[in-house]
Amino acid sequence: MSKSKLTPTSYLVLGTIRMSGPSTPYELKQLVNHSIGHFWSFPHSQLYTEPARLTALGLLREEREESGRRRRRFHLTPAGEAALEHWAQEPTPGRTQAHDLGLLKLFLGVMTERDDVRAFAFHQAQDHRRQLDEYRASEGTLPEGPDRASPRAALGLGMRFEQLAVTFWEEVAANPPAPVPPAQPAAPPAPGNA
Amino acid sequence: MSKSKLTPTSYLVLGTIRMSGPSTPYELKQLVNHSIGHFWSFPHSQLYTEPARLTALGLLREEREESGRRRRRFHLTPAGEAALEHWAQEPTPGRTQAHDLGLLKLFLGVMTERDDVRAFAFHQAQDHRRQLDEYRASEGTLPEGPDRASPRAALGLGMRFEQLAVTFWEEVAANPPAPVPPAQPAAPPAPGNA
DNA sequence: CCTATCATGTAATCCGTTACATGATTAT
DNA sequence: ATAATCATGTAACGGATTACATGATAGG
Repeated sequence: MSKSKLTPTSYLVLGTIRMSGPSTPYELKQLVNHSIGHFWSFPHSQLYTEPARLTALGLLREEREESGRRRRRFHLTPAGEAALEHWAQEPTPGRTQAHDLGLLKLFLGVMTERDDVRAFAFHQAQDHRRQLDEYRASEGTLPEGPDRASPRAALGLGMRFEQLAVTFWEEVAANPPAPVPPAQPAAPPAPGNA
Repeated sequence: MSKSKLTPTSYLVLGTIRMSGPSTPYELKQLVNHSIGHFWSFPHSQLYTEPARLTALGLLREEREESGRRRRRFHLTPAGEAALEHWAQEPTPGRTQAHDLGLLKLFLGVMTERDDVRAFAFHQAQDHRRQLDEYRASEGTLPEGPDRASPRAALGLGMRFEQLAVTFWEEVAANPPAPVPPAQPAAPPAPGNA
């Protein structure tokens, strides 16, 4: 039995197809990029390979277009729907992962001058302002039916987060923490090396 | 020699050693788990294998303990310090990635009943409240020198985020969006595509 | 001393990323 | 028509996760 575990990518594909109907990988890519992909990026190659895996597991069914590009269009099978429902009801393990390289830099204290930290934080705030604007733009393009309330809610959290990030980095810029000094004054090179 | 690119994990290891001095993988694990690991988890095996890679690249130097467990203790080399400084000054690409399975579930609208959504959101809020408490606790254990201002600042963002998440999920619980109905798999809406 | 448990370390697998390859559409 | 560009798809590599293996410490 193929007991390959389903990943978040799997559920993204299954759930998106459930929501939007039978889709080609490219359509998935479009849908994802303009919504949840803003804060959870899925490389487009995943959206081509993952449906194939899910088809092998019997959770999707594939249909080839006859004309033109002969695209693969993937349909949700009853087993796929069941997998989604099962996932919906099982516990949600793991904590929120917030991966941000800028935050990592700040955390590690790698900036060596206070002014560097200030300039860096200013730049980060700018970036997040841009991202916030993008969210607002994409909010305007969402279809308006009540059946799109969940995507809207998720996008809302994204916007809140960006607003928070802007505020955070602005405060850091206004009052930059002192850089972290190295624990060791100067590490000597390894013996027998230049 | 160095063909492989440095990953966030690499900089985490380099930066942590720079901050805390020569460390064993287990010490890295402890340091990371109680700080940034709260919102950017690094499996402990990474903290054993990554230093080996960095040593091969000449960015760390390894010393074996003679007694007992013969632990490996890794020291930052001048090349490692240079790598960190270079990273500090180069641009910070990519957007903040916020990965949250609960949010994914909400986004995909997989809950089939409004009450399910409500209960789910309530549970999520609870989880984030717990996480917020953990942050506060770990804040208390941080050393107090001004040289630890950066870790504190980063942790501060983590706490803000959790507070935001609590508020968000409470609002969802108070006013749950309608579940997303499955799209009709009967016929694709645009048959004559191009 | 013996056993249970936790600290420490490693091996193998698989997903995700990067990079490239091919075919279709559009503009001129 | 033909070249340029974009859509579409695949292959290969490497890092991250899972699971297991070994050694040390504590307690009875």
